[in-house]
Amino acid sequence: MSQTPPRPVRVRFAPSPTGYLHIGNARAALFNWLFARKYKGVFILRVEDTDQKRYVADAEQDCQDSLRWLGLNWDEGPDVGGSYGPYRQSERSELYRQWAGWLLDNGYAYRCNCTPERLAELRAQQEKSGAKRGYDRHCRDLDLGDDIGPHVVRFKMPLDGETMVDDMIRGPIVYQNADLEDLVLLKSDGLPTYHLANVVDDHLMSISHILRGDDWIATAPLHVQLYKAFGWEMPPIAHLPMILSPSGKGKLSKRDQAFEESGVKILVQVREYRQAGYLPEAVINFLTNVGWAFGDDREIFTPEEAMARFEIEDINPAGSKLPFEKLIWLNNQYIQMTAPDALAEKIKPYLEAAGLVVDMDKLRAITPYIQERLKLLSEAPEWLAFLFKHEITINDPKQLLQKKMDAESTLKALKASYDTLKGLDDFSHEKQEETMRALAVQMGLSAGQLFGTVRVATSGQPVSPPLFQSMAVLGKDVSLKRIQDAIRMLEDMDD
RNA sequence: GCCCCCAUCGUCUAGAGGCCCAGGACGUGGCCCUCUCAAGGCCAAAACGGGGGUUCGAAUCCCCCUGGGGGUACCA
Repeated sequence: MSQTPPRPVRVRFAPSPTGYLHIGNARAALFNWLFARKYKGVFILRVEDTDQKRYVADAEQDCQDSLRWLGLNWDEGPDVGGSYGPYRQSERSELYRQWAGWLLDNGYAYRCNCTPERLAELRAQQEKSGAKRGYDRHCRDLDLGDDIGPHVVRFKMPLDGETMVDDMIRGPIVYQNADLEDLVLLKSDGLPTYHLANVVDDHLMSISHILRGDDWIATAPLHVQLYKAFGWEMPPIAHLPMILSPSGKGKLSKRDQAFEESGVKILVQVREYRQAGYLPEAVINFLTNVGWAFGDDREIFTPEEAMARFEIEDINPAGSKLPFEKLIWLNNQYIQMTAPDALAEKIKPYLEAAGLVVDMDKLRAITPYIQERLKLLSEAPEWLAFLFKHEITINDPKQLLQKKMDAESTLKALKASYDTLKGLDDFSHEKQEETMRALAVQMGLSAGQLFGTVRVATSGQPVSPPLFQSMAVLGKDVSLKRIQDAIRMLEDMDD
């Protein structure tokens, strides 16, 4: 248990709109959000759109949609405003130019007009000769004059001494300044790199704690030095562990789209989880337990319960692969916990997407019986299409045959079922089951044999929701008609 | 190559010197239940990467090695 932070908590999630919201970024957002909510702080969405080359037009919208879907609402951001705006870096470029100028004026940075060609050549040489890589500081002490053409602004990294990054999760990390580089702060297009923008914004927006991806750890000393140069106090910082690819090769964020790995679908974008039929509550619960653990041996909990226990210091520094099989299990658990009528509403769009015309009364009636069977909402059509289609098709009459049964005995069973069911005034599943069980006994068939063939006859599938509940929803007329059709089919086959 | 981070069952994790011949969950196997498929119940197999220290005592602390990961861009 750690103490309440000394100052008002203001944390930010700062995605770059270069692609749709990535599940790894979503987890970073989640941890920030959990922390902000726990301490009654402010959760800020800041769009880091300073990379014009990789900009994707609808990425920002997708990011917002995905965060909202997950329930990670922000208090300040490009759409909702706030008193520290603007929240889109492209709208703050004048600010970065000013602060870059300040660094220049005060001797903390320098202009560099090395061409991309020279830089590429330099790199090639370094690689060939095995020398240390990175910019050779060619322009650092040059007097370039006023008219130097396209140029960047680089940070003047101290040449000796050391820089310490005090990570909340890992403790102090010490770098030798001699190993560090003079990285670019302002690009030749006048826009800042992450390094400059991030430090300027975090300070100007009064960010109290920085929670960001592990991949920033290597450039953290630059950020420390920038704060120092500006004379600003650096907020406590924590680097969140990476989400690794299940293939065991690299970080997951190198992949930008769903792929399959030994039979398991690996989803990468948050929107893919939504499409696949995961419940946002399940995804949140799942993500919370990767890199951090609820403790108490509990696997299922609400965000509020997680907040009560969440501490940055408890985050596991090791990277992890997403345990997808656990997510599927969790999703089913959440589906089971959902109130049936509410679940029916959630299922509906997936049925419609499959081209079915949904009768809500039927759907509500059957939902309680597929709840424990449904792993993903997107599987609903497989389970329920037969209820909403006028016609079902049985491709091969042999599918009607159950184990140890031939066409003749199946025909007999179907005819007897037909007569039995037809005689029922009460078509409730209880009544059906009672009489059909008696019929099975009477015919010397197992329940599995008799019910199985009726199942295929009425649903067209060997696997379906419970038979009598299904027929009750289907209605007596339709059920009987389908059995009748199956009987004809068998008779035709039997020539 | 150089710098940095990390290391408990297949996977996600609990464990902050004795409570651990290491606990939970998913997955896997078996049994039970059962109209199919599920769900549910019970049981089982399954891990402290290796080597040195420190200590009465190490999964827990230190060092080395190995392995994995990140960075090395006018991308974030």
